[in-house]
Amino acid sequence: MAKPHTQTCPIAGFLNTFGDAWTLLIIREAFYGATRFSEFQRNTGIARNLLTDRLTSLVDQGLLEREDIGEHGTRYAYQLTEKGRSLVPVFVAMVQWSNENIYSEADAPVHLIERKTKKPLKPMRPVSTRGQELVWGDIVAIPGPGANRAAIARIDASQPADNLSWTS
Amino acid sequence: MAKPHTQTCPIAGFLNTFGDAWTLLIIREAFYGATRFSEFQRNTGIARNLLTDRLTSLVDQGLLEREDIGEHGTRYAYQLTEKGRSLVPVFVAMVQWSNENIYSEADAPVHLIERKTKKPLKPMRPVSTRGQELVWGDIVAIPGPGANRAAIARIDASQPADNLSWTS
DNA sequence: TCACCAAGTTGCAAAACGCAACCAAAACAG
DNA sequence: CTGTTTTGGTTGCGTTTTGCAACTTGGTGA
Repeated sequence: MAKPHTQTCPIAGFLNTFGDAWTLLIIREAFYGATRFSEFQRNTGIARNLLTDRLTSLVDQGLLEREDIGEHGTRYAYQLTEKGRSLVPVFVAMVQWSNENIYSEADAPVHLIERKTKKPLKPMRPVSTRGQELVWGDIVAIPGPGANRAAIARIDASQPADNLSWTS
Repeated sequence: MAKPHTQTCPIAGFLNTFGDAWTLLIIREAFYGATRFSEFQRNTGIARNLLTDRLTSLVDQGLLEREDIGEHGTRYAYQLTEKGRSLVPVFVAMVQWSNENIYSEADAPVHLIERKTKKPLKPMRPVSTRGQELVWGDIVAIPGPGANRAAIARIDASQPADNLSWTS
């Protein structure tokens, strides 16, 4: 990015890693099983120099692992780490949102199904501890332990938290 | 973006709208309650010309609505549409991922809690129709009705679907 | 030996970004 | 009723990032 976000904020933090046109497409390929430089390149259409940058950055951040599989020749395998695999909920939520909002009713290009039953996944929705589905109105953002003055100001400015304090 | 993605893919489609450093920060502000140009500008730190671009684009795409509230003076309110509010699952999934993976254990800058009980939300995970939590290995991507030849090739290339067909 | 492949690197033009300055319409202050 | 603010922009311009093609390096296979 031109200038990384400095705000203490989960979304800003997320964007510092994924806020560009290609990184999540590389993650998609990794989920779909791609491991090789040329595979990522072919399947996404990204320019080679950018792919080099992004792969390096993803490895540096611990989302991918680069393994030398070149007993014979120049060959590397890029694999999702546990941290990388933990993006599944975000990935699925994005796919479902796009299927519901970009493509018309039954025109989704890709469906995610349960391997065992071959049925589509349930649409992901935020739920309470007791499993109750929640809409945005049921949810409040409150400053957490790591919030600095700026973050607290930003959050409270728009969501006057009436004596809410975070309890684990 | 320099060149929008042309792949028929939910992630590529998502990135065509949100694959930049600022758009999701604007959506964050909208969720937190911001409505005014200057409010978005102050709370995100985005440059004014870029904010103009992004707001116009979000309105064009039906994610925000611009209402003229200028009975007196130049005043507009940007509000999330229903389509915009439907980003909640993606938004929550991102916040939870960042809280779990960027910040150390109890250092999250923001927590999302249920308004009524003041308890944190349950971590969002993909689940089967029967409510079973799934990891990536339990999930398969298959071409949907809207997949073109390229999309099918891309998906099948890495995930040899053994006679999987999509059933609603 | 010669062609080929994987995984990059390099150079360069075009696009996007970031910043500060400017602008217009309406309200507000004195 | 004149000068100053406020809001919501637009314009210019230098810096960064993209996108694309060409080149490189190490190893393989025929």
